[in-house]
Amino acid sequence: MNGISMKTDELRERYLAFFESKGCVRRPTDVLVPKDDPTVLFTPAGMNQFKNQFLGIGPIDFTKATTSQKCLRTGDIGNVGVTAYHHTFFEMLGNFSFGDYFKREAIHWAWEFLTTKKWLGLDPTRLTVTVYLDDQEAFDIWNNEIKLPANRISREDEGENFWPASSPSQGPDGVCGPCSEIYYLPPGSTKTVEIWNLVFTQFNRVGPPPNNLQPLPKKNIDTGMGLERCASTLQGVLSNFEIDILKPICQAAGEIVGVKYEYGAPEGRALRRIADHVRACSFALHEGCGPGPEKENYIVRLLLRRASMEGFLMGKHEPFLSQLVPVVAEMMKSPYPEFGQTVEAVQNAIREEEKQFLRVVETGIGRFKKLVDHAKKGGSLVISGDAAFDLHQTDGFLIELTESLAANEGLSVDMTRFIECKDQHKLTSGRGAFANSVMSAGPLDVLRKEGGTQFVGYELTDADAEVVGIIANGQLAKSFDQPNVQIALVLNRSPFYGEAGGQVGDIGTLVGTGVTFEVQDTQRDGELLVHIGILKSGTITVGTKLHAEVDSSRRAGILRAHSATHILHHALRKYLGENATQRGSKVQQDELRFDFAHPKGLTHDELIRIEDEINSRIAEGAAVSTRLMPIAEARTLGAMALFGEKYPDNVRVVSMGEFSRELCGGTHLKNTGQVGVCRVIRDELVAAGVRRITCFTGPKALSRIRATEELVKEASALLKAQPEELPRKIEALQAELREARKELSKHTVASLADAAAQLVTQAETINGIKLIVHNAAGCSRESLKDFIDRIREKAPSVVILLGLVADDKVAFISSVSKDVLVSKGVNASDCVKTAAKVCGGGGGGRPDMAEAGGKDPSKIEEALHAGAAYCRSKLNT
RNA sequence: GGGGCGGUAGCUCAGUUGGGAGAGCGCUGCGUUCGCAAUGCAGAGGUCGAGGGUUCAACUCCCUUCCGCUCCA
Repeated sequence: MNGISMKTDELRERYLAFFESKGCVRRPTDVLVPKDDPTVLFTPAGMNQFKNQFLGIGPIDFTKATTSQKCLRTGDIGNVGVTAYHHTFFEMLGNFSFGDYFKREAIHWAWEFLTTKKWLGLDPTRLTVTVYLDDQEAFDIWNNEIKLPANRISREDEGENFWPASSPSQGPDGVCGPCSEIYYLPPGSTKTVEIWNLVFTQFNRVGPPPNNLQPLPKKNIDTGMGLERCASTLQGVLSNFEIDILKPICQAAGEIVGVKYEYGAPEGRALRRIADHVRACSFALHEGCGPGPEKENYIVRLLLRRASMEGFLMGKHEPFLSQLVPVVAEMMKSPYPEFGQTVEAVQNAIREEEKQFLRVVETGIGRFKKLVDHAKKGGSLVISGDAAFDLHQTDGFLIELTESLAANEGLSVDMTRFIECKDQHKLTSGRGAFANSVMSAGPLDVLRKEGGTQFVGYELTDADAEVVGIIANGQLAKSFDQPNVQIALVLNRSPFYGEAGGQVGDIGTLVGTGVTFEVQDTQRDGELLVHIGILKSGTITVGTKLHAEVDSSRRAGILRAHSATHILHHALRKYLGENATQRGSKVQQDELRFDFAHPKGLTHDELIRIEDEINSRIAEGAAVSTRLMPIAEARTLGAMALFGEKYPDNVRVVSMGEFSRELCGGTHLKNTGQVGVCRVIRDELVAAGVRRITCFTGPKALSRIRATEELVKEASALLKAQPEELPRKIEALQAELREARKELSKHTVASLADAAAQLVTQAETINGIKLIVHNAAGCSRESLKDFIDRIREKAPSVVILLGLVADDKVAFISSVSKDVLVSKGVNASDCVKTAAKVCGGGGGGRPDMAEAGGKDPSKIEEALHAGAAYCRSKLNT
C-alpha cells in the first residue's frame, strides 16, 4: 500500500517503525503538562523531554530516539478552525540524535521515509526543501547526494530557518542551529505544505554577534513532523480537520449542536474549533490539569469557554461539550488507550466548567443590556470599544460574543477602539514574563554532569557522605562558613528523601569534624538530592566528609502517613468506585492529604465506611513489599499509576497484602499494622470535581482524639452537664439568652421613652420651640439615636443636643426638626461642632441630624452649655 | 508575574463629599381558604471577607492580606 489515503494511526506507526529500523529507540510521549519545567505551561514540541540529553546532562541510556509527542500550543488560537493547519492540540512525530548521527543521515533518512514505496511513497517531484543561508553542508547533501535540483532548494534567513528563530542575532543564548524544511505539493493543490522540519543543533550561542556561535562538541538532531498535517496531505483532504481521526469529532459536534458538519458550511469553522478545543482540554484534564484562574489551568478554561461560546452562538445554551469526550477517546484509543479510563471524570469537569461559564454569561448579559440601552438612548448604533473591552476583562465576554449579541440588537462594536484597549492592556499587564531561555544551563547542571546523588534512605536513616556541591546565593561555591544563612548542599550519597510524589523532604543534621549543618528541607532536582538548611558551626567545603542523619522520629511519622495513603486510596476505590482516582497528595509527619476525582461530597456514612476499611486493613497487619521492575511489567500487574506523572523506565512497585499495588518512589512501613490508627479528619472540595480527604495517623491521630475528649470534658464542666446532654443544654441556653436580650431591650426602650417624656415636659421653650440639652450619662453610644427618636415622637418642633462619656471619649448628637431648620436656621451640624470644639474634637453631619466627638470628658458640661448657647442665640432671633 | 472587577441577611443584590445597615426572594409563626396556588400581618436572620491606619465617627477613604471572578503573559 502506498502512502495515499493512509490512516493517521498507520502513519504514526510507520514513522516510529522506520526510525526504529535505523536504530532509534522508540520512546513514549512525554506528559502534556510538564511539572518540572518552569519555562513552559504545556509541552510544545517533541524535543522538550530530551532537554537534558541535548545539554549533555546526566546519564544517557541511548543516543538515538524517535517519538510521537502530544503537544499543545495556544499562540495561534485565533487561526484554529479558520486555516487548514492550525491546532491547539496536535501530535508531533520526531527523530532525535544526541551526539550520534547528524545532518547527512537525518536528510537521507527523511528522504527515504517520504519517497520509498515501503514507507510513504510520496512523489519525489512534489517535494521541495529550504536550508539556512549559510548552511552549505545541508545544501550540498540535498543537491549532490539526494540529487534534488538546485531550483527546488531555497535558502532562507535566520527568521525562517534557524532554531530558535532569529537566535544568532537576537538570542536567547544556549543550544541552537540551522534547520532544513521539507515541503510537499498535494495533488490538485497550488500551494505547498511544510511537512517536516529538520533541526541541526550544532552551536552554543554565547552573547551577541559576531563570533557568538561556538560549535558544539556533540552535535544533535531534532526533527518535527506534524502528524495531522502530514496525514491530511496523505489522505488528500483539504484540511487537517478532514482526516480520519478529526472529522468524526467535528461531525459529532455538529450533531450535538444540531447542524450538519460540512467543511465549507458556515458553521464549519465553529465546529472545527469545538472539536479542536475539546480534544485539547480532554488531554489536559486526563492528566489532572483542570480549568482554573491561572497558568495552565487558565488555558484549559479559556479553551473550554471559547468552545462553549461557539456553541452558544449557534443557539446551544446548555452544557454540551462533555458529550464529545467519548468520541475523542474513540479516535485516540490506539496511541492512548489509557485515555479511556478517565472519560467520565473528564466529562464531569468539563460539564461543571460549562455551567460556570453559562452563569458568567448570564450575569454579563445584565451589564451588556445596560450598554445597549445606553447606546440607544444616546441615539448611537455603536457600542464603544472601551465598554466592550471592559465587558471582556471583567466578565470574560469574548469579543465575538459581544459582537453577536450586539448584532441581534441592531448594533455594532467599535472594534478599532477595542483592539487599542486590548493592546494597551497587553502592554501594562504583560510585563512579568517567563524565563525566556528554553535551553540554558542552571548552576545545578554542572553538578549533574558528574552524576547524581545515591539515595540510601529506603534502608537507612543515617549514612556517611561527602559534599560534592555547595549552592549559596544561587551560585556554586567552593566553601562556605557563614552561620545561619540558608544554603543548599549536594552530597554524593544520602539517606535524606527529597520531596517527591507528595511526600515531604526529610529534615535532620549533617555532622563532620568541626562542622554541623541543620537540614531544614530536602528537595530533588533530577538525579540530585539538594539539602537545604543552615550551617550551625564550622566551615563546609566541597569534599568535606559528613555523617548524614535523618530526623528519624519525623521520618517514622511520614512512613505511617504514606502507607496509610495507599490504604486510603484502596478504600476510596472500594467504596466510591474505580473513578475515584488520585489527583495528588501531600504526605507529612502523621498527616496526609489526598485529592481524588469525585463529583460530589462524601456522606457521613461513606466516610465512616472508609475509615473502618482503613483501620481493618491496618489491624490485619498486611506485609508491605517493594519491587523494582520495568514499567511495562508494572502495568500488566495492574499497579496504579497517576496520569500525567512522569515515570522512569524502571519503577518501584509498592504492594500491601493483596489489596494494593501502586507505582511509588516513597518510603514505607514493613507492615500495615505499624500505622497504628488512622482517622479521617475532613472531606472538602478543592477544585471542580476534585475532593480532598485529610487524615491523621499514629500519635497525631491519638492526640487529636484526646484533644476532642478534653474539649468535651471542659465544655461539660463549664455547662454543668453530662457530655451527652451538651447539645440540648446549649440549645436551652441559647433560647434563654435570646429571651433575656429581648426582655432587656424592652426595658431599655421603655426607660428611654420615660426619660424622653420627662425631658420634653421639663424642656425650656423658646418662641414655641422646645430646646432639649441633656447629658445622657449611662446610655450607650448606639442608643443615643433611639433616644433622639423617642424625643422627636413626643415633641414635633424641637432642637435636641445630647452628650455622653464613653470609653474615655465624649460623644455628641444633635437633631433639629425640619420646621425649625427652615424658620430659624438652627443647624444640627453647627450645633455639635460648637459643643465638640470645647472638648477638643470635631464633627458634623446633615443639618437635621449630626454627630460629633471630643477627647476631654471633663469638659462635657461646659460643652453642652456652649451648644445650648448657640441654639438659644438662633432661636431668639 | 502583572492588570480589571467583586466579597453586605440562607440566595440575588442596593447602599450617592464618611454621619441611623436595606430591598426582593426564601425561612418561621399567625390570619383568609375544605385544601393548594395566591395573599395579608408579624417575626427571626448581619464580626458589611480579615487585619491595620486616618477620623470625634469607616460598609464608605488609605495600606496590608485572604478568597472569588476575569484578562494579559
